[in-house]
Amino acid sequence: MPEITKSYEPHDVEEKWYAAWLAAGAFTGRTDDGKEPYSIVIPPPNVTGVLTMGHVLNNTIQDILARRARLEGKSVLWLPGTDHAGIATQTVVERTLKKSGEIKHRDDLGREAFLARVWEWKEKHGGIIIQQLKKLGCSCDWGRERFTMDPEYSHCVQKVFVELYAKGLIYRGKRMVNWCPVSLTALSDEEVIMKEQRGTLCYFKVEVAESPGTFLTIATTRPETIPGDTAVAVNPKDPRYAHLIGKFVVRPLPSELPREQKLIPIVGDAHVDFEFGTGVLKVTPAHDKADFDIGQRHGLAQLEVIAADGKMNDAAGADLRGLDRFKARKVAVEKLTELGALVKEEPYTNNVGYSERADVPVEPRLSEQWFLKYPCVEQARAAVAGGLNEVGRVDPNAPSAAAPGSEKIHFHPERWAKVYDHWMGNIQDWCISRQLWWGHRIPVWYRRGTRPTVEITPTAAGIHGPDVIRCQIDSPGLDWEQDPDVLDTWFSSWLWPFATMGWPEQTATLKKFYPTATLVTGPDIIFFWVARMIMAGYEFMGTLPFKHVYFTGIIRDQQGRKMSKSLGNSPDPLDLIAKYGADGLRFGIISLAPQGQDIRFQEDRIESGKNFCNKLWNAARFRQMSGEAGDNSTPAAIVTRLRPAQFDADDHAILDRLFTTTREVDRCFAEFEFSAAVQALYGFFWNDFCDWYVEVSKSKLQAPETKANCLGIQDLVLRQTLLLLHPFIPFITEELWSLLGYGTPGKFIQDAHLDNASQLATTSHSHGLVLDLAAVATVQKLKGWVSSARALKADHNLASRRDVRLLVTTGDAEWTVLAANLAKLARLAGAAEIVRQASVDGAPAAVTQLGTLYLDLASTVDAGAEKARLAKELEVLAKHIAATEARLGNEAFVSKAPPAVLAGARKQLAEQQAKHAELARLLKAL
RNA sequence: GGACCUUUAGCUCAGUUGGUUAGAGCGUUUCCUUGACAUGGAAAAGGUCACAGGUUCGAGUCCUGUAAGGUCCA
Repeated sequence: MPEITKSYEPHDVEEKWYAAWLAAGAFTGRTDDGKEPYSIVIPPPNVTGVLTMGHVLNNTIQDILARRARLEGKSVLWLPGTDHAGIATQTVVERTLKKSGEIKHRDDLGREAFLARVWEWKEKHGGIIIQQLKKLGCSCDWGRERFTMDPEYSHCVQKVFVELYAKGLIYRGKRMVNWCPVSLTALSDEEVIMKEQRGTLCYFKVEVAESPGTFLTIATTRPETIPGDTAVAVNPKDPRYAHLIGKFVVRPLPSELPREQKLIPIVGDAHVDFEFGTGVLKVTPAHDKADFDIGQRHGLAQLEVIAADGKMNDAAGADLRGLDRFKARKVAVEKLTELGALVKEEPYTNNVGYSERADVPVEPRLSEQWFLKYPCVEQARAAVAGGLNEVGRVDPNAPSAAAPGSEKIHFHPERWAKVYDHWMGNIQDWCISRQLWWGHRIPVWYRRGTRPTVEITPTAAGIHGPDVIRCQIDSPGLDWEQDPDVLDTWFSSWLWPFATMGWPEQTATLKKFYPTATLVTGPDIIFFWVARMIMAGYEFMGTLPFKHVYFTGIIRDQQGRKMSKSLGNSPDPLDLIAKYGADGLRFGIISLAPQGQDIRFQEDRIESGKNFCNKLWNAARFRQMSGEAGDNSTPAAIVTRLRPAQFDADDHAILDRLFTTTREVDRCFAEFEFSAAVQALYGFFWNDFCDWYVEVSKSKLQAPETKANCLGIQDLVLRQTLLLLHPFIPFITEELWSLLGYGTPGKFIQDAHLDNASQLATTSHSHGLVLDLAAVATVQKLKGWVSSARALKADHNLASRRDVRLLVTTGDAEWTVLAANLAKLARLAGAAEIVRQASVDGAPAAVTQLGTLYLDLASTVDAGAEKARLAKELEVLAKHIAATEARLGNEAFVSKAPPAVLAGARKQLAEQQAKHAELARLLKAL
């Protein structure tokens, strides 16, 4: 067996084991092994993206779940893949081609040539993020990797469109949509980010046509749209204006138009807010969603004044024509001033929708788009546990074998269920068409030259007849042309959990691994993706797509800002891996990511992950140097080697802590508390095992009669700890598993079984190992004694070297405990010897639960400083005693507190008083 | 306007059904290369748990309100 080196060097170890895992097919999801399935589908990253800290967190958690499931003996499939990310990818490629001067617009290449370039780009950059995930150690089944533009996947998308169309859920119509003037495409509501914006509220007046000299004042943030106004609206209950309803006003712009062409009606609409501005609303049905709705209610004309690219069109008039919409806003104000129509301007802050990708204000615009009425809304809404619509709470005691199809999806943290429920309750039809080329083209065909511009619903299509319009995957023939639009990217990703598994074929993969166990994603895509996947799951598979959804926090920088490329505040995960190792990065990021909260990134936590790996490495090294390995193949084999009758308190205590830590980690997995699991393992391994048990081992290993037990206990602890840690830090645990010979040659650590707390206890009991729980308390006292001795030495400026004589005055029972551990205590406290005496005078002393201990320095001690030290300690103790006495003196406390609490308080008081008496005696003796 | 989250040590955060003297990592101070580890060991300093009420024998924890910061939806 090779010797373990002095420090852990991750690079070669990671390369070696990842290659070995791949070569052995260790990550392949098996459909034929008869084991319980456990599956996860990756949230597919943008195919041309690079790894971010968000990906690191998200995928580390998925890997943790997958690897733990393997250790629990499940058949695991973690299915990876990438997303074509329509608008993002197309924008990047288009920008690059423009920058290089090759094209001015994608039309210069044409659809097919342009798409060829996008595919070229994808081939070149598409593998990067996958390679990065491998560096991180992700145990995905790469043989099943999918891309949303794979031919089979495309087929699924189109099949789904055709089916939903046939069901009457898809229609085309001219609607008010969110239009991105940069990307020149429609966006869904979810792709619009509301941002607060400081602007100006412009007040202008219009004359009432029937009453010359009577003016209405209107407030607007968008004066450039005045030429598109086709009415003004007031609330019919507003006494200021109600009498004017039915009359007309004269719109001020365009100024060159004759008055009679600018007469627009005053309509009464209950949606007008009395309070906003002057209570008079200008109505621009072609450029505002709310105005569009008013227009529909009153049959108003829709007058477009802004073109697709955000520039004013001819209808906007001579003054504004051709100007960008923001420039036009300024010019419109100038024009109103000239006309004497401007009343005033005041600063105003409002919310403006921005395009998520292009980061420019979206322009509400009428255009012809395809929409989907969501399927299975009610079913999907009811499926999530904890939603507001749920009748009462789920009774945890109720039998879980509920009716088929009634199984719940659990969100972690649960509060996201409310957000989900709220969105599902106010769901709007989904605008699924995009005026892009990169994506799944809409499978609707028009007979050449007859593309209908009216509404298309399945019924209307029936009217037009199959001779004019058809919805089908393949072209009906040469004289048919396909709708030029592509589908929203999310219209492909909502099928991800089953389309990646071979659907619509009933493949072995789909049969075994659908539905998936857990989805791990960010709450920012709860509407984009999670909700839609749930609806698709019910619609196409008849059941939920996953049972649990774990929402990660968002990774922020030290200032609390989101990490982003443009801010440059995101470290490159590959740099971090190079610096701290993949395991260090994984351990670090998990340790600072509590459930449900955003994370402020701190590189020093990653460093501490690396340091933990080194600690683990060296503890294993110590074990290897301490003695030959025995049979470590199973926990039972190790327990069989032990002689529990010869155990001392430390042996019992460390195994007790191993068991309770195992139980704590079990609990953490059940409750998705990964950072708590990591903290429990860190504390156990570093403090209980390394700082104490390994240190006491150094004495035990010197004595032949304790050596074998000690080594066996170290093996039991290390073996179980490696298994518990493996999901978090797979590389180093695999390496140590191999170096310490805990596995079967030719097998990986994942082939071993991780015993949970009760399995471990059962194994131990059946082999005669019963832990003495009183030993834990004894070890606590010993630790306290050692700490007191060390502190006493430090107080007197003594180095922690082993050159001090410690004296002890104590009772027989306490001395028995000390005497049984003298060699260990001397080593830990740094004492040349520990001697019991009847009494000690004038030496620096500390009171412990195992008696009073003294430094043998009576002759050199500074009595004044010593008195001050003891007096200070007495003062603190007196306060505690007073508090405890007050509690016990309270009749209500004594009569109402539980007996255990009461007994605890009495015991505490007795101990405090005894300590106080001893300290007082020491002080007096000085 | 509605909903949700956060507020605990210098910094970043734990603190599970209310119960002894509120914890960790990093940072700070002092000491130590002793045969697993200086990526380490030992000791120490540092907190009126945002604020105000309430419930309770007992509140960092439960309830109400206030303030500040953040997120989502309209």
